[in-house]
Amino acid sequence: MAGLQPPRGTHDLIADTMRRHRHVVETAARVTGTYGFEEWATPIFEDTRVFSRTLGETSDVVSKEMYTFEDRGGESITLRPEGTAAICRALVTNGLTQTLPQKVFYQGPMFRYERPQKGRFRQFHQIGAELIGAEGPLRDAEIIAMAQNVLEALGLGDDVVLELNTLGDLASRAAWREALVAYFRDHAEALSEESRARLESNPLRILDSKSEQDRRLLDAAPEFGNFLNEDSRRFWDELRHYLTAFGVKFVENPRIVRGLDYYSHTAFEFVTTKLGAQGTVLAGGRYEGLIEQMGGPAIPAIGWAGGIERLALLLDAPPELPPGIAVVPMGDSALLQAAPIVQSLRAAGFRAEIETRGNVKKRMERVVKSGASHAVVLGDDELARGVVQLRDLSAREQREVAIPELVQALGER
RNA sequence: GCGGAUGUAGCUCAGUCGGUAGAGCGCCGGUUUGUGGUACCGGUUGUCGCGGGUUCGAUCCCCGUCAUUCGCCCCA
Repeated sequence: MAGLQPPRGTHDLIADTMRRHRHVVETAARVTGTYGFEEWATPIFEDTRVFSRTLGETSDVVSKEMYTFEDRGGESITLRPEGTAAICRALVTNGLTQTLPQKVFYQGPMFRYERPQKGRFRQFHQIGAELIGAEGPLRDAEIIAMAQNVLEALGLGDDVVLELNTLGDLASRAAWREALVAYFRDHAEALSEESRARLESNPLRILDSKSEQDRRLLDAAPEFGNFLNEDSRRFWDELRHYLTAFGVKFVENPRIVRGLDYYSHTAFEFVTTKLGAQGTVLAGGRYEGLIEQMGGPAIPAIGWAGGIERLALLLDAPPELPPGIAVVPMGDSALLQAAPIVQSLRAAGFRAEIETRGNVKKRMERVVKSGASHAVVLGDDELARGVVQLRDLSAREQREVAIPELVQALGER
């Protein structure tokens, strides 16, 4: 089996890595629970149309990053590249469009065929939340506050900054887009090669360009603020007021543009400078047409997703395991006696293990290294008298305890 | 998909101006199978990422490939 490796961009989650991962998930589930959210799990693969229709044919995710294959029945199947579209599909499939709002938390693997880097993988994991049936900007602000709470609960409140933008409604954005394309067309020779290609596929992306020459053009480009219609402007103003009411600090960043087509109005990212080029740790926005595209009614929604690997990388120390109890039998007859003793400890809810290898000194060394809080030492003398030595490993104190009283004695510590 | 760097024991790394490898840590055992992480003694570990080429001979040079990593694109 030598030489076998996990596929490129995938990784095993083991021991403290898994503990970090689970800590992120459990924290997010707990915090979103305080907002009334409940976890859903949808399949990790879906009919390809769930994604291709909704994310935008020209988005990078759809055009070059999807794991798509034909199954044995000839259906086109795609490993989910993100969670929102699948949650909306599930909402419609399960007839939940009549019982709104739905407050959904989800977590699990996502798949994108990308070049891996630190904090970027082909199979990665996300936590996410969707509030489906979000009547107005109050809800957007609340859901962003919830994201902020999750990050704070993970101890990352000081590591991230919330960047906020509005994409306006469809009419505003269409008008602006038209003006923008016209402007860039006039200056096409001055654009970078990449941005010239984006002019056709995804012109809003040019705003995000890191190229010097593009930046110079951007100063004189049509500003979105001038294209916001009255409804969009009001939404944007109210959003910012509500965010302040929820105690959320933010920085306005007009260059935040979502890569996926379904967003409108609110767009936001929590970013960090600690992960190199992968600075976005959690991001989301409002979407108003997606559920209709899935065959349901037009229902506005707001949601976000966070990268578990990226969040886990930012945690300073992995959460620790609770200390256990080590049962250390000495001699063969003690080994037999150790079985019912260790079982009684487990039945009482303790993490308990039998340590049998090596001489007594080695056993004790291993027990201490394992992080156990107590050792239960069983020798022939004691067993003959129905007692064990209960040793508190941090206090280095030992006392004799009758076997039936062991669980109670440990409970007292 | 594009460009750069890296790849030697479980981990961190050294090394050979080309003669098939080493140190620390870890791990295992011992120092009277009845007691503690720091002591002492001993031991273990490698297709030197993989494939091919040059060479009497390659871990070292060349090519390819895979993986990791940094940046671009894009994104969580």
